[in-house]
Amino acid sequence: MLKPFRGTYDQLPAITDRLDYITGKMKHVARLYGFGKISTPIFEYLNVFTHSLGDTSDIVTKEMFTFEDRHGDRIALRPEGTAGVMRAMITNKLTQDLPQKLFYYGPMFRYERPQKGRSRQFHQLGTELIGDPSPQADIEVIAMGWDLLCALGLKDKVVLEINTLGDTASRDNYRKALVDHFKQHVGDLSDESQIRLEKNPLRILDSKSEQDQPFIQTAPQMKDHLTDSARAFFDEVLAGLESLKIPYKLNSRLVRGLDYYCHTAFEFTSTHLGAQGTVLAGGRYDSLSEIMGGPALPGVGWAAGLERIDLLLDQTPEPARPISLIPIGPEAEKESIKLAHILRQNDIALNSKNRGNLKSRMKYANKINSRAAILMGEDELKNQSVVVKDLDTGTQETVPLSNLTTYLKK
RNA sequence: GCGGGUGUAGCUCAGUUGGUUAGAGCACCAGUUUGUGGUACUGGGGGUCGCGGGUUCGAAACCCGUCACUCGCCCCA
Repeated sequence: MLKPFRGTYDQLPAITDRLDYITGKMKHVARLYGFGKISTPIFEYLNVFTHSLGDTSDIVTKEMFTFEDRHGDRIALRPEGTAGVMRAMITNKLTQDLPQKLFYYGPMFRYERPQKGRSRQFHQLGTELIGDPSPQADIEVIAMGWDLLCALGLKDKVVLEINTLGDTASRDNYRKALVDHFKQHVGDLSDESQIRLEKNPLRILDSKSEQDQPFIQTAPQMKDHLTDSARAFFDEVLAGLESLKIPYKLNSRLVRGLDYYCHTAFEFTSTHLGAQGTVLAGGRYDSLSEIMGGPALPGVGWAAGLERIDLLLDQTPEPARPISLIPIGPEAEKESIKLAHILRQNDIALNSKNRGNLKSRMKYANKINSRAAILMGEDELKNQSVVVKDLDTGTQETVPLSNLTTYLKK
């Protein structure tokens, strides 16, 4: 049995229709916000990701598909979208033309164990607002995510959780306080959290281990270590969300796995996705450009998992119903090819079976959910007309060929 | 990478303590109607029982391995 590589899957028409529906909504919402689409390559030099995501993140240390090309250059399939977009910003000197408002969608790759809502080739759509340091940018970007989820009818299935990671000074202070706190209990922490303490102490805060909970409860809070300006920034973001009536939940344990985040961190989560709660997540990343060797350049954005969104959709709209053309007899058969072409050139969707008797062609018309069947036989040919049968009501009418396009468009 | 569950037709599943050519419903194709679909009736095609070993006179069933899916951990969109 031929099978696709583990964690990958074929997108058959039924699925592409659903995913196109989602990206279609994204395009619409992005246009309302003045965001343009960018497409970057699905692979990059490895260091585009290792530099930007941080050497300790799981994505870099164990989840990337990497290979060497014929010249020995180290390549990686992209595990996320932001690093590539930022690289393109720098490459194309878009840093001279700010702000840049961009969105993208496409495949991403992570070498993980597949699960519900988690595969090795998956698809994300995301946005980046680069070059705007103001809290208004954060508000705009979060509002766009909210509007997308609303447009998809997911308003009641998601919850917005939000936190601040502060600026560099705040984060350094806080990290120090956290490490001091957890070091006192290091022997009692879960194995995983003992490793986190070395690599990324903030992540201990969202540990699910029961063993860690008592120490997380008593851990110092970010809000007590924020600088005044970081505090003011976050307050303004929250006030903006309130003025837009976007409901949110403060979550002081919400942190980011990737090094480049600062200030606002947010996630739209759902309880319908099994172990994977996150549908759409992002935050501010003011240091990313510099980490990658570019100029100082603030940015804020998010990414959403297409497959995860799809899991939340109850139904997607039915595609437009076609019309079927059914010739009867060899003469009509020849004529029908021409007629079909004319109708399609006149923007009428036509889909029919090319062989079989009348009955089997009618069955096909029914199967593909045609709204009408056009019957064309000897008599009709003689009279330059066709019979149009409405497949919902079963009624039929003789229509002259000269009126056919107009009749079908009514 | 770690632990649990599952794997029989395109789909949902039967298959009795191991015992003839492995079944059903739905779906598909054709006919009942040589110019009329959806309902009904009749017939037909379709299965390396995930894969590989082992036990046995005999394995879809029992044992081992492996792969895939799935639930959780980890991580993340």
